[in-house]
Amino acid sequence: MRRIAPELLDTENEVPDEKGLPELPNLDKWDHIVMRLAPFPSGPLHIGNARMVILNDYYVKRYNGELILVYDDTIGSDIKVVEPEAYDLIKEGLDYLGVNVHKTVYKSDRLEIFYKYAVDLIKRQKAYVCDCDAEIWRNEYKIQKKACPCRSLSVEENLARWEKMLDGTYPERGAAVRLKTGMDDPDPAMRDHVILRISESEHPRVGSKYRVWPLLEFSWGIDDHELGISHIIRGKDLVKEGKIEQHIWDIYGWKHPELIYYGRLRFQDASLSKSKSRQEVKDGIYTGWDDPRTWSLQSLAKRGIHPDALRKAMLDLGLSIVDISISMKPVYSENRKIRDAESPRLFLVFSPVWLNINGLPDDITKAKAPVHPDFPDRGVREIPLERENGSLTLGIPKKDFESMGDGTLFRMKDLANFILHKNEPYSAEFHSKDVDVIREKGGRILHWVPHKTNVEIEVSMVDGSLLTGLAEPSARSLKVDDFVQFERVGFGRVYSIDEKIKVAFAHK
RNA sequence: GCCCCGGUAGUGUAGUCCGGUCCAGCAUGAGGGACUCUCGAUCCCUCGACCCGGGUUCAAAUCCCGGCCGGGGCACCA
Repeated sequence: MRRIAPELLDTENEVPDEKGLPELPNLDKWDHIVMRLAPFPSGPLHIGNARMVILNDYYVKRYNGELILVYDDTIGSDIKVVEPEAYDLIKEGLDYLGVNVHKTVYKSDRLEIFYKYAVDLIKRQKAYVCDCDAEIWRNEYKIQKKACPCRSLSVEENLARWEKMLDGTYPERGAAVRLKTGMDDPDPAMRDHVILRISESEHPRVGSKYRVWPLLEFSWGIDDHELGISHIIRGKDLVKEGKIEQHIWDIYGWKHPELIYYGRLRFQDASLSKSKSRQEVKDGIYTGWDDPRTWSLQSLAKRGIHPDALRKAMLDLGLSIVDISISMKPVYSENRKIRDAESPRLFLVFSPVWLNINGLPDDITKAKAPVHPDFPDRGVREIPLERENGSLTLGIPKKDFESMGDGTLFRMKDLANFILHKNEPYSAEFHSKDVDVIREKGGRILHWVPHKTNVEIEVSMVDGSLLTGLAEPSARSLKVDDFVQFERVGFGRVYSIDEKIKVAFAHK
């Protein structure tokens, strides 16, 4: 073999790994790869969060590691509120994406751990309880790089204050624990950050059991170690938090998990706002958390966006820390690649213009169109041409009707060629049967729908609007979850069939 | 004001760490064509980029300096 055709061996050797993404750093430092997904449960995962999820899941699978789902459900703030239903919605999104979670952890179950470390840090004089007013602290101390009086308090006094935080002596905002990262740090963002504070808000899972809650940088400084996380892939909005985490790891001499940041994702053709979505869902303006305008994973699933299409598109973005502005088009392109072959074709006409058909030979009683043009063996759809009171009426899209002049030759696909007559009542005069005529003379080929036997279909568009279209009779055999292509219109998924067939539009 | 990060075709990405094989690869997009009874799919062609200026070097997208531009942080949010 090597002697006869060595070039074959060579190409074989060069093909192997098409891994688009780089290796994770410092793999040799870790016995096994442990990563985590840390969503804040304020709503379902949307397409913007998909990057975080897919990246982590990808690497865990690549290295046969472990993936921990950590609901980052600390108390949040007035604007960032834990939404009870979000826990399940998030899980649902992960299932859709095919993410395999090995363990699930709730931050809100771990307060005692954080308390233990808080006390320890106070005892080590690495943290202190500060009762300064936040604004005063910022202006008088942080900006001036000066230590506030609380910073030099004794361990005993700090511990006493800590107890007062826990027992309710201090009101909300009355005191907070600060980590001594250094008041002289050149970066103002790094000066003695608050790591625990008081909140009396009710928590959906643990109620009012706790009134002192950790901040993200502290809870993760502890938990990334406690949970044995080896690699952290997160948005670059968290780099400051990463630095504070490292500070904590150094206090305890813990091994540093590898930190990898990716840039912010903006969508050119979608505006993402979880808080706006929540409002609109609550107000009933959106149909629910699967409304296309939420861009939730649920909404993509409803539209028949295959998870692999999303996954591919997200992985193609790589791991760059640069902020990027992307389009949904690559996702749609991938989805088409995956689903085109399976999608049966149908005619669907929005706002039809009805034409009286004249001169069609009587022996033409039905049209036959392929279920899928690339797979003739899947058979044909039959569209019966039933006369009403002796005359036949067919509908064509208004858009096409309006853009064609009187006397235009056109073809109704899989039926015949006609001359358009635009004087009322609108009609079409049979011209010829053969498609080659159109090919020779030019003229557009339209989809169309019969007046008598059509099927009403409600299509929910990406912008939230609902359009009613009329489809050919074979639409009656559609089932929920079918992904179809309406010729010249676009792809969509049947999501419900009751009195109406309902389709969520996916893309062109 | 102070800190940090980054700038490759319209968009996204590979290459940048360890300078040459990069007159820069890929995807998507756009334009054109072939084929197809869809505005889908498939096939072919074309368009189009290393932020700027210096420096180092035989050689720089890759290293150094300066500038410009962009993003982010400076919350008792995540």
